[in-house]
Amino acid sequence: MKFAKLKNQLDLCIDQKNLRHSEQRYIILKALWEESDKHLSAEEIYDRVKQDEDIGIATVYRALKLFKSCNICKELRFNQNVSRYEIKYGTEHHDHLICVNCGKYIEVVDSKIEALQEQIAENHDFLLQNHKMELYGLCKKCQQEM
Amino acid sequence: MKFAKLKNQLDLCIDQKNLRHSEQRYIILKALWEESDKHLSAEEIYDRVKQDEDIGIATVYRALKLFKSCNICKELRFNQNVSRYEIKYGTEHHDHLICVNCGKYIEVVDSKIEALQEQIAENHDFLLQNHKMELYGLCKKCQQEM
DNA sequence: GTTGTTGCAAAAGGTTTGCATGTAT
DNA sequence: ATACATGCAAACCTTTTGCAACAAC
Repeated sequence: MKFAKLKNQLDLCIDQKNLRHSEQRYIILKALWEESDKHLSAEEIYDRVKQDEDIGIATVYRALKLFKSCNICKELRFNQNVSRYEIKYGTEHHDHLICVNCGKYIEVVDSKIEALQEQIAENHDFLLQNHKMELYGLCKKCQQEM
Repeated sequence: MKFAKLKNQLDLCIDQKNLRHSEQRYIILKALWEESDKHLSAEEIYDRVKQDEDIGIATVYRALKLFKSCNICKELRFNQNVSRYEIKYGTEHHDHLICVNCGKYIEVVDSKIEALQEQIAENHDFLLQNHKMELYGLCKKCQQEM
């Protein structure tokens, strides 16, 4: 997804709520977008953006809260300590392989699993509407570092 | 599950680790067990146990950490703020079929799915630690009522 | 000019830890 | 007697909030 499209989404939302278009929000959104293959935490976003600009951690949290309310990003909790954030791209993507250490994630699509899920629901007379599957573990890099 | 069985599980684990059998641990375990249809937080457990006995919140946290390491309970995070704990009965139960209307849930264990999950992790050089699969839909009863 | 936004520092809220005391073995 | 376990309070860590200065409209 192009950043311009994401920015546009944010601008729309800001207009709708009658808020102001601030440079900081764009910077924070861009950081999230640039590292969208990871799930950055607020702290990690802060570390990225404070280098170039003078942005406080409070602003990062406030921007993330705004993005959530705009449905631009989503808050996740893999381990007990830190919230991580991901950009919500258009459609839902249900299946993830997630590194519990660095937050890296890989989307997984496996038709055999999808079929089995359907089967399981059917066996219990459930009408399946949606699903979520998350596999937690250590990615290769984090395994080596430990 | 009878409390005696749970207590026994704890005793075994305590022996294995060469720790001491303390009354506080049993009291905390019992509180968790008595409210096992809820997911209590550390604070809620503390509120329950401090009435009868003089137990500190630190002891509750320490006991919960022990229980986790004994595989007797599991830490969950539904909302962003508080950890909640549930007793792990016997086998692992990661997979749920959840009715989006009435909240009913069924535990699902499917070895074919488990095997596929392992396979997927392996394909991506992940060391799998845990997983969560939730299938959302309408249960039979809610389908009929609609 | 008005009102939302920011950075800072202080506070909040949940969890952990240091320490002297207590207790199971 | 020797660790381990405890309660208390302080520390810790992430997140939120109050406030005066600032910036967008």
